Amino acid sequence: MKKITMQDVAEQAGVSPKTVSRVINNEPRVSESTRKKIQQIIDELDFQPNKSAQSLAADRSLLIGLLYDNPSSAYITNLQAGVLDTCYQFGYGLVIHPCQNDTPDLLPKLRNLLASSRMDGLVLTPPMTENQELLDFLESTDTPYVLISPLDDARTCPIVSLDDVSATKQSIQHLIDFGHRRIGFILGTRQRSGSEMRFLGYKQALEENNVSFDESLVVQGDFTFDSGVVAAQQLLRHETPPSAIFASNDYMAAGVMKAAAQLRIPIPYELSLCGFDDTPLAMYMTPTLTTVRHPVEQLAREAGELLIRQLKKYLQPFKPEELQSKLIIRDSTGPVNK
Amino acid sequence: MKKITMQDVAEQAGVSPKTVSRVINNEPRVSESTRKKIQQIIDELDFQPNKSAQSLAADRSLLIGLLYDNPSSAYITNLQAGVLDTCYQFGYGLVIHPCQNDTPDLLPKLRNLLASSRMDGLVLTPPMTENQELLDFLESTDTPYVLISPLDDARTCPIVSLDDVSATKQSIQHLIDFGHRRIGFILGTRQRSGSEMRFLGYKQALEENNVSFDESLVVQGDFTFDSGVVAAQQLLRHETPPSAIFASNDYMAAGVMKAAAQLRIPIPYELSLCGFDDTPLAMYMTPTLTTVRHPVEQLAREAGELLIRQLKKYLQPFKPEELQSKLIIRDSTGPVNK
DNA sequence: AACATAAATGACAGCGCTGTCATTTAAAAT
DNA sequence: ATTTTAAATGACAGCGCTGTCATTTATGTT
Repeated sequence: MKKITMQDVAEQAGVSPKTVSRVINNEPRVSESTRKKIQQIIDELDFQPNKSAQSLAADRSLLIGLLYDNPSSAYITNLQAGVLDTCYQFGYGLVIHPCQNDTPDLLPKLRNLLASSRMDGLVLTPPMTENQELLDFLESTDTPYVLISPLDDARTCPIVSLDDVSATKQSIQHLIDFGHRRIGFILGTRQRSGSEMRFLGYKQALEENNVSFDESLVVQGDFTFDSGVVAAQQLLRHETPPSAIFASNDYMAAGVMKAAAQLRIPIPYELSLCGFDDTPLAMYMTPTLTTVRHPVEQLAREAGELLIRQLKKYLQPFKPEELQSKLIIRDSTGPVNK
Repeated sequence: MKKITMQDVAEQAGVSPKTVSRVINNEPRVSESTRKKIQQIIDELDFQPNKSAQSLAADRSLLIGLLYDNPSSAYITNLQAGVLDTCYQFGYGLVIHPCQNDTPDLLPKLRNLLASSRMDGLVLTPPMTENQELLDFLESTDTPYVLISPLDDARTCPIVSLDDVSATKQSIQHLIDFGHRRIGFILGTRQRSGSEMRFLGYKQALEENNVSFDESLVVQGDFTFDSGVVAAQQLLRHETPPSAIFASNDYMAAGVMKAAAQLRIPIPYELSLCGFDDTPLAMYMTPTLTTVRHPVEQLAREAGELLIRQLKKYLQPFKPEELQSKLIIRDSTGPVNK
């Protein structure tokens, strides 16, 4: 069973290989009739263009890279699934590249990866999206890229975003609706725009509901479980402790749950708790966690499409659709206990 | 800044391109002196062979595929990290392919993937490792593959394994050492060799310690959280309930924890609990979960190496090293409460 | 020293596509 | 009908490697 080449298709169709190539690449300047005829033969023969030959001849790898620093593995697999989906659709391959944003050899490694895999473009996720040095490097090497990042109007490069501000507002509103007025807030790592956005959402929600902002109810975390434990201890030992806590991600929320268990504060009866991100974890905790779910896969799909449409000639550019995060109400939140 | 080709290296070194090619591919029949000289020039020029050209000329893609069905995302990312590591080392690329083992279009999809990406070989993980139809297909298309799978002496194909039997024995021994005699066991999905192995380990540990085997302490689960809840409820309502429970994975253990919380049975005081797999979850539960940690990344690294060494000429075949799972003792297990 | 043998190297074609540019064919304009 | 202009198609080289096989050089043998 020998391989079918473009030559074979061309012969069958009675045209030159170049015309077949045109059909495959969606080039214009092919008459509708020939296009249809050739397409039919391609289908019939189940012809798949040889990627290596395409890459070599056209000097593009048909590969895009996905860079991420391990936030959570569930997030990563969703991300991958989304980008893969797009890749598959457009005949691209995906090179995944886990990295550590804060190590000095990230750039050399990436440079090396780019040189050896010749990726046509990159999809970046936080925190790499905030790594200016990295972005500058990509600019300097003319590597196309798109960012997946919290909404931030300051950015001008290709980007797909989620609105963390309004997602957080929703959560806080949910707590306020339950009668909570003293709502603790655990910040994520500063310098991450996501953290700032969430904090902003918190403040806005309070303001809109005429709940006074109390600085002492805001404590710093760093997105880790342990920091959640510490932050919760601090909040819960407050002289007038909050009746609800919003943690800037689920891991910290899990930490809060641990701290609450240690202090024998039953959730949701004496303390309501909101997480952020809807990690699988959220379903497995006792009680299950009220949190915010992001359409990560869909977002990644859009990022991929944005990138690939930028890369391929003869394709319309892509206008990503606004995607919404969603509050998932579970058992960790309830009416305030007067 | 133009690209450096083999031609450039050859000229610099005063040899033919073919000789440079020989050096790059580790072929024999190159004198040590020329090899060294060429290697030096390669380093100097930072020459990276063009993968597309290599693939096209040699008719191999320099790509290997990783097939998995979503067991847990943490597992997947570890897996990927390991295989990537090997790929990187040998200049291979990795094509990830999440699949759903139980859907009928798995094979067509895979066939398509193979045709379009021309992967040189595959790494398979459970449950695909047990999908005979899939394996037959690979055999029939002469696609090299290796399995990552629980130890099972019946298999003859290339495989890297972990010994689930002895890992489980260790856990049960741990419980027995704490004085537990009535130990509940929650089975995983039948037909998964891992489940059988774990059950075997359980029975062996009991026997070795002269603890009688009580069939009523064994209940069926299916690796999901919910099945763990149900199984635990059944066990804990037993007329003489177990003082300890071993769940065949962490998700089910989490379910047990939930059931225990509902029944107000404090862990570990009135019930000890062992999980399996050391999902990140295990650290985040309250109490933290005693479980078994597998060297997944290392295992994946070995699988990759086993595969690649099989693919590349001029390489020694690889004899994987035996890897050991390890019991991680945390807060969910304790002395039996008499 | 002359030959046989093995090791090291090179010449050359070609892998399967696509870019460039020339050529043919159809449509529009006169 | 004839010329002008645009659309459709084709010829051909070459992307950067590697496989094959011929050739050169070193090594060993008598």
